[in-house]
Amino acid sequence: MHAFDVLGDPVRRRLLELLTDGELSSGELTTVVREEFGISQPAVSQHLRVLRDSGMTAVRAEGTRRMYSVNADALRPVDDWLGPFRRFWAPRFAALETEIARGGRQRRMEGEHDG
Amino acid sequence: MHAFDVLGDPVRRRLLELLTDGELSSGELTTVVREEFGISQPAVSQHLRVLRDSGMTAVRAEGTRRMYSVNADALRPVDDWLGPFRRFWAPRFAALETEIARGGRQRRMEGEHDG
DNA sequence: GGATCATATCAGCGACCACTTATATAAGCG
DNA sequence: CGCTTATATAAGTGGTCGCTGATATGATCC
Repeated sequence: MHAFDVLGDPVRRRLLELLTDGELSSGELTTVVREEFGISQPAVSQHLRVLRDSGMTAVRAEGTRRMYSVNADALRPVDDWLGPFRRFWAPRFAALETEIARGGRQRRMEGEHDG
Repeated sequence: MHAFDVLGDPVRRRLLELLTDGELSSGELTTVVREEFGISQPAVSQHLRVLRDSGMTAVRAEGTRRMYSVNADALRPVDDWLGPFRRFWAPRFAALETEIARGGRQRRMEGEHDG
């Protein structure tokens, strides 16, 4: 499933939003989202599965709980796709922004693997 | 239709990509996309409709041709949604990027009613 | 004014996705 | 061990979206 399809669903977007503040268990995510969207526990679980499969979340077992965290790397392609459109928003700063983004990315990559 | 749903379709993403270089007619867009995706003219036209309806493109009539251009403002919400996740990519530069983005936006707005 | 080109709309259909209910897995606890 | 809690999976279903083929709209050209 393409990253944009994953983000196409409002429940999944909300789940990712909730995770920006840090780890949350499946149960905690479910409680919030169930209330906000009026859907069942399995429905939420299935959304979490999509997020896992697409690499947008990482999961850690803690006893019987599953602690979810966001893996923002999987959102990169989305951000990258938007790149060419940024010049329409703030033409004068586009180049500088790109420069900075690229610099940040290179730094991370240097630490991870060859680039 | 939510912006993310609009971008969820690969044909529509491609159409927007093609428009980053400037105006193109419906026919030109159709030719490219038909070949790349193997879909019919009505299919492309329907995608263009979605892009119009969502405000992501503007259209200008030139004789019998419809000249499409990108209206990147409609992509803003998508970019904004990604905001909170940027800190995961390049934590050190996030603040600066935000600063620049904000500055750019303000400058544009000032420029529109002032100088 | 009729033929033709460019584009959009209509009607109908198939595929896929998100949902539900029911159930499985598996850890914790007495 | 059984009971409960936490979470995931399975099976089935309805709605929606994107597609096609046919057709409408409307400008252009002779």
